[in-house]
Amino acid sequence: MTIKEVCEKFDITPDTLRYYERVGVIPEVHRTKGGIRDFTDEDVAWVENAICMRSAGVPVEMLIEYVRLFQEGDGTFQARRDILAEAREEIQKQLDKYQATMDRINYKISRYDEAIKTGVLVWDRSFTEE
Amino acid sequence: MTIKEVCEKFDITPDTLRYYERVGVIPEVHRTKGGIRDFTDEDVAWVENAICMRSAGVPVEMLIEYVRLFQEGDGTFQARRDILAEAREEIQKQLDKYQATMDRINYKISRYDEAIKTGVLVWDRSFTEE
DNA sequence: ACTTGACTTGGAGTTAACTCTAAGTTGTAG
DNA sequence: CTACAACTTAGAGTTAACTCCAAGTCAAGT
Repeated sequence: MTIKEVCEKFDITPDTLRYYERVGVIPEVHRTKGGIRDFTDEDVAWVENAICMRSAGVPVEMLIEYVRLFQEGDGTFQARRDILAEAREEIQKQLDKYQATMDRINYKISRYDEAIKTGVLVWDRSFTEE
Repeated sequence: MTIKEVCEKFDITPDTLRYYERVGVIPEVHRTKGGIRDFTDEDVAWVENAICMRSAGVPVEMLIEYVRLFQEGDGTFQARRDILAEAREEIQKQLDKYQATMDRINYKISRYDEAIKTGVLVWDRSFTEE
């Protein structure tokens, strides 16, 4: 699979993919004799994983460490698990924040819908105004 | 309320608060005769709102626009609602991504827990390895 | 063999959102 | 009245994660 195909599959740019490989967010990608990237299914799985993790804000630094441990071999299961658990903690915190913000926005939108009908904006929660 | 107290309340730095005021993420804060910030309840409510929105990734640019509309007056209810709806869209998308990543991480952790017991790491989903 | 377009690299540039610095002012305790 | 900590501003610097650029190489079509 060419870099272009992988990029289209995941809607990212070649620059981002090369960057991921360069810094080690994904392991080195398979190449043709000419030196051009030719992604195997495993390479693609790594890309998919990286994109999923990054989309939830898992830092590049953390992914690099995970790949490093993976390449170190089977003695690193616990260390890899620990990294994942750490990432999970952060993601759960973020999920909670997103949910809280969602609640706040939904409330505000309902107030604005009311205001658009009545001409008067009213908050009946603790916050004075916004 | 002093800048220090507000910072402690929300666990942020004075620099961030001053930055928020400077660029317009919150409206201008009330001052003492000497020119020192003295946050009213309303000022604090704005800070709380800004921090909540930012914690869910709502861009500073969007908050600035919202404050601008707020200051323009009651003719901007619809425009403000539209901004909130746009933010809600983004937050929902992010929530979905976070949830998907959460699912993936939970799966991986369960595989690692198994591997730590058995000594063998096995994936039974589509992805080849990671 | 030649053109053309996609690929390669190393390294520089960009962006959003802070974060820090320097130089000066305010306000409280002694 | 004098320290001195905490405040103020304008503006420069930092960070993470890309994103772009220049100069060169590879591969498919004629």
